[in-house]
Amino acid sequence: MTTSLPSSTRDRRRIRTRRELAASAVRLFEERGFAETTVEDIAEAADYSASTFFRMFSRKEDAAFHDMPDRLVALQADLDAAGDAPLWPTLRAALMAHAETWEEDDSDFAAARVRLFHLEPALASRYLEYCQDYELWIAELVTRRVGAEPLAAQLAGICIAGALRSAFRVQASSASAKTRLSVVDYLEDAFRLLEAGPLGALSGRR
Amino acid sequence: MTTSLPSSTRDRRRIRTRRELAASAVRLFEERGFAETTVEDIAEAADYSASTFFRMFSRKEDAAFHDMPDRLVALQADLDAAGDAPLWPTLRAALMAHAETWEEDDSDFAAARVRLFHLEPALASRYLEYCQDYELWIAELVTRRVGAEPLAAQLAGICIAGALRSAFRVQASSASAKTRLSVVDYLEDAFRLLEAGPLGALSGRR
DNA sequence: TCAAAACTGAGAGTCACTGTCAATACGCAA
DNA sequence: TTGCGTATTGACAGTGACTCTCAGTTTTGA
Repeated sequence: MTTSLPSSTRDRRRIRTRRELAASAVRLFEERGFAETTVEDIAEAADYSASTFFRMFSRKEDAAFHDMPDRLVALQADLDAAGDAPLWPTLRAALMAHAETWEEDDSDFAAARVRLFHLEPALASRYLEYCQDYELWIAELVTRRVGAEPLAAQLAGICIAGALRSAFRVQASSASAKTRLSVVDYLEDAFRLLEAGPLGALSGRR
Repeated sequence: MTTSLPSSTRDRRRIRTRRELAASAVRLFEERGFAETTVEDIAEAADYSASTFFRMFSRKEDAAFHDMPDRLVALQADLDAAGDAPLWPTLRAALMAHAETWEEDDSDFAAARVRLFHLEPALASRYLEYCQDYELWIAELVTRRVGAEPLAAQLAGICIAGALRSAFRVQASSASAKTRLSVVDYLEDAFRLLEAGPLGALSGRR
């Protein structure tokens, strides 16, 4: 997974501010709920003003998604690096690697976020928008690389991004820590199901 | 497609109010944009107060989706009516019939809505939430009817609802009226692609 | 026809979000 | 190091979505 280092002091400062606000937001959202947390609260808890919050994020929900735009950029870079290799294996591998990076760094923070994405309606809604970005990105990729028809490309994008989404969704809802697997394990299964045809489940076959 | 008739005068009155507000909202959203239309404007244009608007819809965006909850209920009724017939053919037919009802009644209103769902970010976001309701409904159905594993059921829900969504998406983006097909045609193609395996597009096969 | 229940509009209040402005901090050249 | 131009910050005011409450009216069921 490629990550570009921020250049100037100002850029680094900006990243740090975003991360601090994000941490403060996720913590407060978990403690007292999304609606019960004001932007003022978030900003103050991280020693910033509300003005600064809105300079960093365009909406209150976005604080919980501070690294999402970067993640898609990193994914694009990985795909570019693979050059002209067959598309599906490349994409599959890139998405697996991408899912692995979710839990690295601060795994508590990551887990809290996934919980929130599935529990807080306002965050769930924003989450779906980001998932749509993945769908459209994949559709565009498929169009460009193999010249698929619009409908086929869109559907492929939805299904592949859907594999990722279903993996996170099932992991978030598997309550007991004993049966709980890593997202990567679920994703591997999801990709296998997709390759075998996702309608297989409907005819009762395993 | 089964539609239950509202019983009391109050229920019918309520439906009428909702429809009037919805029509007024969609018209204004198209004329001057979502952000440039206030709830006050919508209510006044339909001769109601803002209070009444919020009694009918919990959010400003919801006015453009006034019949969505009913649509899912109707779909459920269709599925129930089919009894124990094989799941996929039944579901497929029900969704095709469901898509057909989209354009009936007022086709201008329907077309305007689809345009808005794809152009206005706030409405696009809400639209995705409703699509997720379809995903979850299908997943639940698959679980109950064929006892699929959670991951397989979720993925099937996402892919099948995704076929519907991709059909609407592609139809909305096909600019010229000449090449533009009905949603039903696109949906038929999407289901075919799903049955053949949605990853087919990635290996360049047609 | 009457009482209970639901519906309605009005008004006040909170908070997300936008835009502006002056003060400050920083990056860079001399 | 000093000074200049630029970016960043917080304070402030304003709009509009949304919530809640209350009083007046309409509808429902007996």
